[in-house]
Amino acid sequence: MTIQLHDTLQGRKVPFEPLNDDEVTMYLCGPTVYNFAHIGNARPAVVFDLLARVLRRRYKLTFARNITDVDDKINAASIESGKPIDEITARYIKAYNDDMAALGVRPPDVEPRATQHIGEMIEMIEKLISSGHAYEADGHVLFDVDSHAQYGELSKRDLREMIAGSRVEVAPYKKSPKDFVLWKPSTPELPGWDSPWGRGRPGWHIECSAMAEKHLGDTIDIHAGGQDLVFPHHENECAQSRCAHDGAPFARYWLHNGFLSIDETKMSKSLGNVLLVHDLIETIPGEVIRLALLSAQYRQPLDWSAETLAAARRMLDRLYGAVRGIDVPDDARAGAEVPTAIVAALEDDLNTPKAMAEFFALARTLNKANDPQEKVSLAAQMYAAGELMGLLGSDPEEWFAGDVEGDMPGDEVENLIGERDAARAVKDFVRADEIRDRLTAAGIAIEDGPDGTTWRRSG
RNA sequence: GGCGCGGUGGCAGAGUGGUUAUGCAGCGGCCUGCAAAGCCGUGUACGCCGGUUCGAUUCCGACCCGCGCCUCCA
Repeated sequence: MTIQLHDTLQGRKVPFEPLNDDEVTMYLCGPTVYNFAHIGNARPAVVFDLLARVLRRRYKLTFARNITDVDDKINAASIESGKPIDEITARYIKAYNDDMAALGVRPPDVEPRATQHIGEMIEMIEKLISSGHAYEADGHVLFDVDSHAQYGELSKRDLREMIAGSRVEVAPYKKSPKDFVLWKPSTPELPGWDSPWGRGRPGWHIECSAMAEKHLGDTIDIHAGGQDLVFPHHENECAQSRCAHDGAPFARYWLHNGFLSIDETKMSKSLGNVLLVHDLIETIPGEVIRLALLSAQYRQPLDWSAETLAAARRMLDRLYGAVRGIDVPDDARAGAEVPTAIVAALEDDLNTPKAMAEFFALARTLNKANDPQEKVSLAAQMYAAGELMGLLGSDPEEWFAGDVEGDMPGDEVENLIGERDAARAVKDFVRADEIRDRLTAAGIAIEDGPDGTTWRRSG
C-alpha cells in the first residue's frame, strides 16, 4: 500500500508518488519570528513533524522549514521594544526551536532564513521580469497575475470574483488589483538590501519560492502549511515558482492542516485568548500537548480546551500504565517493529485517531499478556510506536511521578507507602486507609499490585 | 456574495452501502482487606428532507446550522 495524502490542489486523497523513487522533498512554511509561537502555530509543526517521521521510514527525506526573519511585524516589534531587529529575530528563533523541541518536534533538515537568501530572491525576480511575469512600478516590483493562466487553481478562486470582492484599496501603480508585490522599497530606518530596483526588501511570498528552489529544487514533492496560507500565500508562491521555472510544477502535493480554536472561539489578540507554547510547557508535559494536537486528524478543525488536554493526559496515562514495570532491554527495543496497523493508519493521510486506536489495542494486548517474554516484546513494540509518533519518550515511573513536585515530595510518598504496607501486613486497615487518604489528599493515587504498591500523581 | 471545510452515542473523535472504532465518563462483573489500575461484559450514535438501493450514517440532490478563507495570520 502506498502512502495516501490529501492534496489540496486535486481536492482529494491520492496515492503519494514522489518525483524520485526513494528521495522526497518537503517544505513547510515556518514562523515569522517577532513573538513566541502560539498553540495554533504548533499544530502544523507537530503534524508535519509526524509526517516527516512517517516518510523517513520509507524514503530519504529532505525537509525544509523556513524562518521568515524580514517582515513588517518584526520591524514593528523592533520599534515598539527599541531593540535591534537581529536581537529580536535571534531571540524568537531560539524560542521557537526550544518550544517545538519540547513538543517532540525534530529539527528539519534545513532551516533557511529569508535574510540569508536575498540574492536568490533578487535572481528569481529578475527571471520573472525578463520572462514577462513581473514588472517594475514606482520602486516596486509586482507579479503580473494576468500573465499566469493557472492562477487561482490551488485556492479554487475565480479571478473576476476576486476583483469584484476586493476590499483593499488598490495601489495606483498596479496594473491589476490582483498583482502582488515581489520587492518593495525600504526607508533608511527599515531593513533593506541593494537591488536592481533600488534599496528595498522582499515581499513575503517570494521568500518561500526562493528558499524552496535553493534547497529542494524547482519541483518539490510536498508543500505543507496551515489552511489559511492557501490564499494568498501558497497561490502566489506557486505562481512565482512556476513562472520562474518555465511552467514546471512547483509542488506535487499540497497539504494543509485545519485550524485550531480555543474553547470554540477563534484565537486572537483582541480576545486575549492567545496561548503561547512557551507558557503552556511550564505546567503541561510536552507529550500531552503533542498528543492533544494529534488527537484529531490534521485536516479537521481542532478545539483546544481544558478537556482536550485532560483527555490527552489520560490517554498517555493508559499507554504508560501498560509499559510500567516492564524492563525492556536495549536490544529488544532496537529490534522491535512498529505494528503494521499503526503504520498503515499513519500512512493513510496521517490518520492519527486511528493510529491511536491501534496503539490502545496494543496496550490492551500487553495488559492481558502473562508470559514475561511476550510482555517485553509487546512493550518494545509500544516504545517503537511511541518513537514513531513522538510519544512515550519518558520513563514510566517518572511519568507517573510527574515533572513538577506536588504538595508532597517523592521520598515522603515512599515513606508513607512503606508505613501503609507495614500496617496492611498486620491487617491494620484503619491505619492503612488513613495513610491512603492522606496521600489522596496530596494528589497521590495508590495502586496495590501483585509486585507491591505503585503510585502516581493524579492532579 | 464567492470559494472551501464540517455537523457521528454523555464528551472527544475515526470509519463504513448490510457485521464492535478507540479513549474518557456511566452501568454490571472479575480481581482487591477495601480501593485503584487492569481484564470481561454493557449503549435503539450518525443535522433535516427527499432520491437511488433488497438495504444508507455511508452514494445523489435540496435545506438548516457551524467554521475558515477572500486583508497580516498556522
